Amino acid sequence: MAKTDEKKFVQHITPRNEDFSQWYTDVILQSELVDYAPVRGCMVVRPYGYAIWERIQQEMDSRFKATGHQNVYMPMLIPESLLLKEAEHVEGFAPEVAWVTQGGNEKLQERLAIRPTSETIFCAMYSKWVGSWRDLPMKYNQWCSVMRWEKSTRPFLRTSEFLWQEGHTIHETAEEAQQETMQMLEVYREVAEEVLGVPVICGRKSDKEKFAGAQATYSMEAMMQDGKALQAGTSHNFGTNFAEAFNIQFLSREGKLEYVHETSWGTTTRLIGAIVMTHGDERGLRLPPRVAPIQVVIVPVAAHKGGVTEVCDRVFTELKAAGLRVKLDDRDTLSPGYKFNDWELKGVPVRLEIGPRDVENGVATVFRRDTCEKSPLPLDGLAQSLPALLDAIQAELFAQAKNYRDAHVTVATDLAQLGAAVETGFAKTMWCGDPACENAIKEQFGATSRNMPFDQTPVSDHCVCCGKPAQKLIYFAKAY
RNA sequence: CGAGGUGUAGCGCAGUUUGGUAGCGCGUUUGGUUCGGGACCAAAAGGUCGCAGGUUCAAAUCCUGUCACCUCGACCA
Repeated sequence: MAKTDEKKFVQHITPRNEDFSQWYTDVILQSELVDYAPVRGCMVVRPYGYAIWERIQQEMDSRFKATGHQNVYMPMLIPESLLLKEAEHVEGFAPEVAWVTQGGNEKLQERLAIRPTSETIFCAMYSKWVGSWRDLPMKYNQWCSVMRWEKSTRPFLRTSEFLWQEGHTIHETAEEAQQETMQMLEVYREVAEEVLGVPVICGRKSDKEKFAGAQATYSMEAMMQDGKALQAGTSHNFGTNFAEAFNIQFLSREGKLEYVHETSWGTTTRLIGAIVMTHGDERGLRLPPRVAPIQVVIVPVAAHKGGVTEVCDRVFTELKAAGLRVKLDDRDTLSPGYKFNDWELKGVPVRLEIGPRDVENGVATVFRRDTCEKSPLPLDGLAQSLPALLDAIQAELFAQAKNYRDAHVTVATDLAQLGAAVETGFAKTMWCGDPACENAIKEQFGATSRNMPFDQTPVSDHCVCCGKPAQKLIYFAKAY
């Protein structure tokens, strides 16, 4: 088992440690996940990138269904009057809403917002659909795109239009709504960690960072390889804020008119950016097997020589029948070396090289993308040995990411330590609860509070900023 | 919205200072030889130099305006 020589593969990507930002751009463009669109701030998600999104959708959607949610579709346009109903919500989103002011040749009486999020329209419908406690809960989700007129954009991380899912639910009691909020955050954590291999820290957002109009916002935060935080998913408990603004009432078991308790939760194509920046290396993407559109690629070597094509075809058929996502790279104009680099760039977890030598020995030369090691594996029984290998790769990528993350979380008990910590990763620290301290830290270090994790084991007794008695354990980091 | 940068062949760039036949690499097409880490030979196709105006015998090059995109900040998933 030999690690392949770093010098043998041809370098077209900016090294990570030289310019992480440029590395990211190089990788997503060259691996053909995405391309720039002829519209400002928008991206085109290419087939390979979209296939990853479809994998994420499948994993998410099956869990939504399993927890009793149904999919719906709401219109993309929201009348201004509807958007204005919840004061905090409007204030939060107003600066980044795109408006439709004209239809055909006629100026509209009321301008229409292109949805930045759909709370308002869900609320309008819920108020119409709910009458009795027997109608509750209503647990709906929609897959769609939304538009936010961002000042500066990066593919996947922040674009004017992006794909996402938004769940919106209404409940009879506060307890039930809180339970839903937590449940969906847990679904997100599970997909992030177990499918995408991205370790996350789950916790509650500070008031300063919470969603516009929410009573409480919870998030999962991932650390990228440059030490910056990426908010990878959010789950909100609205309490009755929106219900009161939109008059969503029901007759309770006691025959009284009451407001519903509401939640919403979302994840986006940003998760693809998280995968790239968590696992990627000098050669490009490294995709965890569970999210990889292609898990195993077969590269024939000297396909014209005796038996090679036949063996490749046979292995392809067997693996496909075994339920693996497998591809046979039979492009006949490219050299094996080119294909090796190409599939490494695209992050395919396992490559099988099959040439005359392998055919003779009854093996395939197996390349693991996570470790870049090659070793022979018997052709007989690949359908059994490969799934085990894929599981090992899945586990290895998560372990590598988690080790990296943990190694870059630093306990900080004063501002100097915090300042140093957020240069390389997350600062784990104590906070008095005063937004003034958050503002001061942002001002001085460019770092924001990420969340207050559920495990609140204290690391000191005083606020990292003002020194007053600490209330909460909290993470600070520079964020995407 | 502030600061910077870039627009020349599908992609990446040179040429602009000092105006004078539109260039290079990769890719593409065709034929052949190759194939165990980005193969080689031969031939070929491919351009209103972002757009609009101006100066000039002559503009990719100088002047004025304009548009688009990228990067970094402030705002956000």
